Amino acid sequence: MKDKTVPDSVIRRLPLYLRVLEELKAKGTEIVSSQQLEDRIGLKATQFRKDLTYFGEFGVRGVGYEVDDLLNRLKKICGLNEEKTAILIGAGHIGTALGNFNQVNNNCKVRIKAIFDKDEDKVGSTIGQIEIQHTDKLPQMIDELDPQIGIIAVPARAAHEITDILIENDMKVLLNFAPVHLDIPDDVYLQGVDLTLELQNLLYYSQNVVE
Amino acid sequence: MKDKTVPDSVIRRLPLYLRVLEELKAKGTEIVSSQQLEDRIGLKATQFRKDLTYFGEFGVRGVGYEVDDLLNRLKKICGLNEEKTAILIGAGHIGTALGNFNQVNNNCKVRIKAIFDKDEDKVGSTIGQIEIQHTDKLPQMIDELDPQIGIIAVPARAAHEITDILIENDMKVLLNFAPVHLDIPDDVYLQGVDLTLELQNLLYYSQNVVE
DNA sequence: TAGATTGTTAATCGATTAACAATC
DNA sequence: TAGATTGTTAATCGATTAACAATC
Repeated sequence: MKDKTVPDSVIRRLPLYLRVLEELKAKGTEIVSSQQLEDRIGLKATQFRKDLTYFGEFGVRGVGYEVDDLLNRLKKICGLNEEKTAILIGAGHIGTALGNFNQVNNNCKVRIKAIFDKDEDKVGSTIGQIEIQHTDKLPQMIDELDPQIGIIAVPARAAHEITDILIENDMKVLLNFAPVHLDIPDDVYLQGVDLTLELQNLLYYSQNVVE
Repeated sequence: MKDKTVPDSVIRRLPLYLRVLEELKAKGTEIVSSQQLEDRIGLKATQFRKDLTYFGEFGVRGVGYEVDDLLNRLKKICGLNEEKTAILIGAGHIGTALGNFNQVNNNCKVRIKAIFDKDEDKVGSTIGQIEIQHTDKLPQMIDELDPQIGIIAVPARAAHEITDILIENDMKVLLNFAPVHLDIPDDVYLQGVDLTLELQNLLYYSQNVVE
């Protein structure tokens, strides 16, 4: 099931499709056409159909897509049909937000099961229901929980060290919030979310107003 | 100074270049070649040079780039040479993290000057040094502060309403953290950061491990 | 059958990368 | 001058979109 044939850009759109399909299902819509999806998603109908071709056939020509069926099949493809275990390193502002957010947001399927911080003062207190543990316990806890996903929310200077620990302990899927470029082996998937860059990017547009 | 000729992809890389140049400056490096930057940024030297061509000539052939000069000129191009005023709507988990983060992170240049929430219980309390005001005060405060950037961190269901208010009050640059697609006029620049999508995207890779 | 909408191929568009002439 | 590295053009690559045959 390892499709390196499917482009990243396609993968990133799948959760978007799922979100809209969930909405339609909630409204009781049973059949939907790619054209109807176009407006709701803000993407071309053609793109939606093209994206689906990477995974098989999902619709009925002349009719459209059965919402519930499409939803279930796409969920499975995305891995959204079952919960995956994540650990969070760093209990600062962003880490805290993510931890709380994760407890609330039930349909996300990424379940944070442990939170770590280097600060002794934070160790022992909780975010959501989860007690913060010392970073020293990382290897031990990874072994215990066997988490699929590691979320890095430590300051930039600590990010390399933490990443090394995660990789040494065989973690393969990482989400990095630290504002640094991390070098990783080929068999690890790293996704970056850089809030500082997002904010800075706005500056350009606020001085060069769009068209 | 409105260059719709410069591709979005290039703009998004500029803050990345700045970050590395700042590091080099701090280390006392005076001259740097595109080749040396390649490893530090994780992008091709050619791409760096190509990106710069949209804005002029910055280096000396056979020598390289003068770090301080390049830094200053790029900062100006990005709008990073002066502070811009932002307002934040929504004081939930993400809003709180952003607010706190913004007070700490001085070199970001996006300065949150006001925070709003609809919840009467939150109104009056503070994030960082900033007092939370009721959403009703938005039009009045926009008029007073004349902010360039609006940050939307409200729940999905409230995002459309807030966005309409911001646009009605002439705001042109928006950052949206709510997990919804927002339809906006052509003359508004909207950038989306969707943490749920980022997390969900990881699920695919955690079941289809990379190569 | 006529109308509709999919799945897929082909055309277009844009972004990245390689190559190299210009020049310090 | 020889060596180095830029700025820029041309080639490549990949992603989006248009078009249409397949088919319900």
